[in-house]
Amino acid sequence: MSNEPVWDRPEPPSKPSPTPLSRDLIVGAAIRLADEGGLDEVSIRKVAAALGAGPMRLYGYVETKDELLDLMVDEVYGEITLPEPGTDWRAALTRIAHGIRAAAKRHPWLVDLLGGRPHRGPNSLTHIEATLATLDGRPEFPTIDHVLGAVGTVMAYVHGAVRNEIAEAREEQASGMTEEQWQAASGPYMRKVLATGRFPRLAKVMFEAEHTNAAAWFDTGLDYVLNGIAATTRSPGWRPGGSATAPSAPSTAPAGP
Amino acid sequence: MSNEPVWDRPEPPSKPSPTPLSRDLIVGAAIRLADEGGLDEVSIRKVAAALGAGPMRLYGYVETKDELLDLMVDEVYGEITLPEPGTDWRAALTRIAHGIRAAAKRHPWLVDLLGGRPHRGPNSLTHIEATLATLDGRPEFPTIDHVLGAVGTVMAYVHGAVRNEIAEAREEQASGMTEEQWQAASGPYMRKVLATGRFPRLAKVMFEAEHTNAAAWFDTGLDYVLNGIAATTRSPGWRPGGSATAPSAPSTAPAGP
DNA sequence: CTCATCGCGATACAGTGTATCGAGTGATAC
DNA sequence: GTATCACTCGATACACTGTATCGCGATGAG
Repeated sequence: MSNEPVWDRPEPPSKPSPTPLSRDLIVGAAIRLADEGGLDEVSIRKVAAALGAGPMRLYGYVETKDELLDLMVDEVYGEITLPEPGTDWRAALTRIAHGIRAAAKRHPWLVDLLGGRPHRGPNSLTHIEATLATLDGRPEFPTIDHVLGAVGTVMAYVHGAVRNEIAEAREEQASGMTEEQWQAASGPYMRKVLATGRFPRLAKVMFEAEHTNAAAWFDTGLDYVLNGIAATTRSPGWRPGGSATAPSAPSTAPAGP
Repeated sequence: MSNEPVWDRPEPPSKPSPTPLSRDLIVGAAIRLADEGGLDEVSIRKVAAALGAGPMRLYGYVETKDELLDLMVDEVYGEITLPEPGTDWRAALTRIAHGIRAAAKRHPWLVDLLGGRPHRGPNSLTHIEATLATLDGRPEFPTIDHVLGAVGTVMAYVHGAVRNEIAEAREEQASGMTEEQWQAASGPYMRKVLATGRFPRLAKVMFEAEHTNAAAWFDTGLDYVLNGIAATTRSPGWRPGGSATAPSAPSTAPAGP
């Protein structure tokens, strides 16, 4: 039965490459895959293959795929350099916002995960702790509610703006490589829609508006938000968390950042 | 070979229920499923089954699953009532923001889709056209760039805020039914983390901050943003899209809403 | 009545996350 | 040196997913 010479049989898989694995290695490989091919390049099988391991091996280091995604997000949070304490709060928040935007440009898949679920990894917690710290203790933000309101608002804006920006950039490079005009890339559909004349402002946006500098648009919105915070906190006696502009369905869900 | 009586054989599936299908019926069924069980209850097979049809039948009405998701989003945009023209711009934007938030509370899956890709359905387009219209022509917004900057900022905030709020509400009701304290719901992990003392502001947020009224927090942030827009546009000679607070990586991607 | 058309869904395929479990390895005990 | 144990790994399996293909069967036309 074993007449065949040993060298003809495939090497027993006893130890093909028992690379010592680790959570960090796994997360790193997953991030690399996601950076190259988007989030759906991140599957347990593909990450494992990228590490020369069987799929099931990963489950020794990671409970579930969602946990792996959480770890990826936390890793990216760790990349974001935080402003040193003592910086002017506007400058500090601006730096943080730019840091998040830059991270999302480096890792476009981040926007699919940002805000999708609460981030509680160590880097995420340090990040938000530092963000809160940039406002805490300043006279403009006397209570933690003031701090939370401002930080939550800026973060909400940043998340939404970055997500929109990345989504459009993605679609732009998906349909028609580097077409500079939105309508050209979007094909005849938008042209037909606009031709109906029922969307005059949309038409204006596409034909007249400035479409070249996403970073500047981001900063414009960020300035709006920061100006609003500065202006509002300047009003004496103002308190956050209780001033509803219009009645809205009450809810018991907390709205932390 | 055919000795068995006919009534013992299952009825030939000639015409079990050839319900006349339509895109609207499909989208409606998909929305119902998503409302009840979240987005991953929406699969081609399940939607088809809910309509008493075979899976492949749907592909006569819908090109791909992503298109179905787009149609769902557009349908929800159609539910959002728009302010009548002529309303004060702050009130109008506030109503629109509340409309989106209310829609997201009715259809929590919406936040997983909002901003994930550009929305170009008819309802989405009328929605944004109307939103632009609330600002277009006002003296505070002399150019379409001013309009776009303000609308884009408000939308970015709304998307981000709603997404964060829904994500937290989801997780709250997932882990520990109706636990009123974040830290209690999140189990011993957060308690341990906070016990290290390295996150004093986070601890303050969880122990001292107001956690009861998500709607009020949403309005607080919205007021920040609207105040910022009002304050900024009041400055003479200010122009949007070009004022970068700090240098940032330039980009060629447009940043429309 | 016959033929053609076409809508429908059964089947198939490649992929997913993950539970189970058997094999084989290393370390440990004598 | 040998025997045993524990444990790690990955092959296999299962229930799903989105979607391409294709053959059946009913329906409409002549």
